This record gives sequence, C-alpha cells and structure tokens, in this order.
Amino acid sequence: MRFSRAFIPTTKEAPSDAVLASHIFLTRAGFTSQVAAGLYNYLPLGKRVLKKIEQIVNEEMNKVGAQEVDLSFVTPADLWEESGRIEKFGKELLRFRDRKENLFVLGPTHEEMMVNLVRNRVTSYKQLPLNLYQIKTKFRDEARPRFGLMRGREFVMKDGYSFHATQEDLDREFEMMEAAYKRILVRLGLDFRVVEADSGAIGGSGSKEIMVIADSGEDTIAICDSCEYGANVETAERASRSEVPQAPESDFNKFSTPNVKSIEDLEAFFKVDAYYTMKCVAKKMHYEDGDQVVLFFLRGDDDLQEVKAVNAAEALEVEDVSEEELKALGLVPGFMGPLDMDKVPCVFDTSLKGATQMICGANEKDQHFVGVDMSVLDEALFADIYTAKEGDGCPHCEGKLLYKKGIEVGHIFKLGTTYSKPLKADFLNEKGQAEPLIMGTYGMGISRLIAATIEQHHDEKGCIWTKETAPYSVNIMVSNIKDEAQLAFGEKLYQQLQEVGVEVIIDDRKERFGFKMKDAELIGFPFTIIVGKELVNGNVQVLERATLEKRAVFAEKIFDDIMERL
RNA sequence: CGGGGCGUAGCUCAGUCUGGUUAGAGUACCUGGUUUGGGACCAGGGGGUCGAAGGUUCGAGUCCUUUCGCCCCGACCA
Repeated sequence: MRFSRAFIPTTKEAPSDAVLASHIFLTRAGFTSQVAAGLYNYLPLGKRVLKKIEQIVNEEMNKVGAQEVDLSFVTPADLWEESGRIEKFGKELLRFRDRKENLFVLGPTHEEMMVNLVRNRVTSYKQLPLNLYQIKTKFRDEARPRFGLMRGREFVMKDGYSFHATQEDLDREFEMMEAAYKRILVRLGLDFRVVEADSGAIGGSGSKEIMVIADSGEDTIAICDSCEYGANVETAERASRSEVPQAPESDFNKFSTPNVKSIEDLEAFFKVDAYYTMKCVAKKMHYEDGDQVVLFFLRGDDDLQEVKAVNAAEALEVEDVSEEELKALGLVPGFMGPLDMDKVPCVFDTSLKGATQMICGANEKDQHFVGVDMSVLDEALFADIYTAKEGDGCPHCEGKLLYKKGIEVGHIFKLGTTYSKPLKADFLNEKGQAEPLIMGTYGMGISRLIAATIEQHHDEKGCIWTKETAPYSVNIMVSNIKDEAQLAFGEKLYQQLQEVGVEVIIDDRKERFGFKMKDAELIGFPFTIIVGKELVNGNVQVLERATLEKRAVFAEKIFDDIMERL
C-alpha cells in the first residue's frame, strides 16, 4: 500500500469524548470512527486488524473441528418467544416489523438461531458431536454503550455452539475449546487469565471467562499468586481461615447498645473483632412473581457478593432497599438480627454455620444480643455469599488471592439443555429414546479484542501492534521524497518485500520527517524502515515500535535483516 | 432508567454569566514561495442553518420553553 493513496486520517488531537487509551488511539490513528453511541465505522486499517483476528480465530477453530457458518442477522421474533428470551433480554433486543408486519429482532447472540438450524436435522447420536460457529456482527441495544469498541451496541463476535449426546462429551469439548481459546490469545500476544465465572440464571453446569489483564477492565478478578486459580470476583472462593481472632467470652445476653448501628460501632462498643459481629444486608430480590426483601447475614468483616446472593436466593435480580421499606416491614434497620426473624427470608453465609460467641442485632431499637450460638439456626439456609477479598487464601493452594482488572474477551459455557429443551431439539440415543441435545456455547468478542490489544499494548505515542495483529508489518518511511536516491531505494525495497508476501506500506507522502515519524508511532507498525539522510553513507535505520529503538543497518542488508525479524 | 456535563468550522476550543459591528482562534484543507531528521515558516484563500423547534426582544450563539444527540458516574450487561 502507498501511504499517499491510503485512507488513513490521523489527527494530532484526541476526540473530546474519548476516555480510554484504546478509544483515543484507534480514533487518532484512523482505525475507527464513531457514528453514534456504540456504533463505529472500521476504516481500512481497522478493517485489516479485524480480519487478522478473525483469521487467527478461524485457524484455531478449524484445528479443533469447528465448522464456520453464517446465520442471518435478522432473526424472527417467534424464536425468541419460543425460548422465552424476548422477555428476559427486554429492551436490549432491537425489534422491528417488516412490510408484512412480521416482528423481527437483530441478533444479539444466536443460540435460538443455531438450535433452530440444527433441530430436526441432527436427530441421531451418530451425528454428534457437532460444533458450529460464526463470526458476525451482533447488536445489543445496551443501556449504556461506552469506551469505544470496548462496549459497543453493534460489535463483532465469534459465537460457537456445540451439540452432544452426553455430559461427558460436552465436558471434553469444553476443555478443548478452552485450550483453543488460550491458543488464540497467546497468538494475539495478550496477557490473559481464564477465570471461573458465574453461570447465573442461564443455568448450566459451569462457565469460564477469558480475561485480558488491563487496568481499564470493567471486571474485577481474583487470581492466586501461586497457582492457576482465578475467578471473577462475582463468584470467587477463598480458603477457610486458618487463624481467627481471639473470641470474646460471654453468656447469651441482651445488651443495651444505644445508637450502635454499624459494624465499626459494634467493634468499638464491645471491643471485639468484627469477625464476631454479624452483618445484616437487606436486599430487595426480584422474582418472576414479584419482589421480596431478603436478609443476608455475614460475619462483620465480610462483604456481601450480590451475584452470589442472587444465586443463593434463587432470584432473578437484586436491588437496594430503603430504610423506609424495611421499617414498613416491621424491621429495625441497624439492629436486625437472625433470632426469631419471621418477617422475611434469611440467608446465612457458610462462615456463620455453627459460629459461637457472636454479637448480633436483637430486632429492637438499641438492643443487641451477645454470646449468640449459631447452632440453633442449623436448619436455616446457608450459602457462600461473601466477597473474596484481596489477601484471602486461595481455595486450591497455600497462595494468596490478588485482585486484577480484566477485560472479558471470551466466555465459554456449558449450557446443557437450557435451549434445546424449550426449543424441542431432540435426538435419538442408542436405545432409540428421544433426549434433548446437550449444548455448549463459546463466545469471543472480536471487536473488543482490538480494543483490549491496545489497552494492553500502547504508550504515550500511540498503538503498539503485535506481529499477528498489525495492519502492516513494515512501514518504509522515505524521509524526503524529493531525494531521488531515497525514493528509488524505498520503492525497490517496497517491491522486494511485496514479492515475498510481506505486508508492507510505503510512506511516500510529501511530508517532513517528524510528521511521518509521529504517524508511524501513532499507528504502531511493528517496524519502520527509515530511508533518509544516512542513505548516502549506505545506511538505513530500523525503528522497532515496541521498544522505540532505532538501529542502523547497511542498506544492502536491510531486506535480509527485516525478513529475519518478521 | 436515575444523577451530572456538553452541543459554535473536518478536529480541539474561546465567545453565552452581563443580548448590540460582518461569529473568532489554533489545527486541518486549497494556492504560491521558502524549507527538508522529530507534527516547519511566510503570504493569500475556501469552509458556519452557533444541534433542532418555538418564544421574549428593536435586536438572540448569548435569555425562556420544548426537544434531539453525545459523554461521564451509577443501575443494567447471554
């Protein structure tokens, strides 16, 4: 490509509404441009990067026997009715009617479409397993798109779906896909972690997220500092505590505690460690048939993890609840306790099971119980509802948990029969009995990977593309195109590299040295060969973008030199 | 969806509080000249329904009402 003919509109200034480095640099360097909230154009450079990532994904999918398909973007609303997700997705589904007034939905993900394709075509265990995928534009009318390509409404996703006769076979496929996803991320040159994730309301028996490590990530993950364990903080576990603070000693008693409401107040008032106090967090839980306030009890030094709370209470959603609402239910904010609590359901963190010497609210204003023995509540609902904290012990080894920020670029799911059942996608097993197909689903955000790559690989000058993702591997920068020797040398090298299939661009613009260097650094070509004033001495220079090191090379050796480094 | 901010040249912004020449700067773009190793310089030039609609006024970019869009925080996010 000739830079002089290329559509690469770079700018010196950042767009005023960009916050993230990836958004700023992808815009400034002319990879993408914004159209509306969450909608972006891919310019030539952006499109090239997109295709590179797609190519890597295709190669790795083919290696594991997944077959590429392309399902229609516009999907009949009927299918979404059938699966029940037209309600669940709500406004995120962009709906519209065609000229015949039929209702359609722009595909936000394609479980329904894929099951529809496969049902009645795959009808025997002999046809299984089957793994189909596509790389396609998706549309979700997000309430709040943001951060450029990171969270668009329209975005490119690789979505794959596998079909199996048995759970064991799904487990095998799931592991294989996890390995394939890891290979993709390695090839892309990204620092990532595969972590356990919440399976939530979708059900299924497990899911993992592929997180690119970056401070700008929207997810918090807890990872072990010595083993492979990692989990989204929404679901992270910890080892039970090896050391516990000195327990207070007291007989069961009611104590007057005027205005002592918070855990800090209790610690100070009773001079005990928060470990022996009981925290009560009230939440309003949403269910299909209405709302219900639920009390969640934890040790005073723990925090409620809302996603775990939703799962424990088998609710759909969680919402905060006001003091007024609590009072209306006859509860006493600041002094709520588990004993004789008959007004609303309660969930107890497992760390409270059998706990003794606890201090908790007495459900009366300015009153607490001390010396509480939790074994009286053994029949209550216990579940893990704590938030694993940084520094907690790893559940699998002796290590400690660290918090990191991650960008979720992939999510793989063991779906089971969540979709095949409602959509009646059955196959006949060896005994001739009909069973629903057992499914896995595997998503990867292709456009988000572009943003994630730059979040992890940039400096104050601009993008730093890796070898596999760069729009062009080599940029030949002719310092002064009016210098005939420089131009001729650059053109010749350009031809040579093109002939051997190197993706090369020649900066033959009538611009000054500094201007072209700034662009080269902003765009982030891995190598820029500077053909400039040193040519008269038989030298050119190679700028390596990642390190910004400039290296002199004999002009006659430059072809071999660069080929060696690609 | 709740809270906040912002819409003026392709881009970044000043001007709005306190209404009053022909609406400005930088940058980008075009022409000519000089320059050529870190986003050059000089001269000339093109480019605006001041987001939109309505209102107040002799007069509105500026005041009022409505509305649309974009960004940020939160809620939400298979």
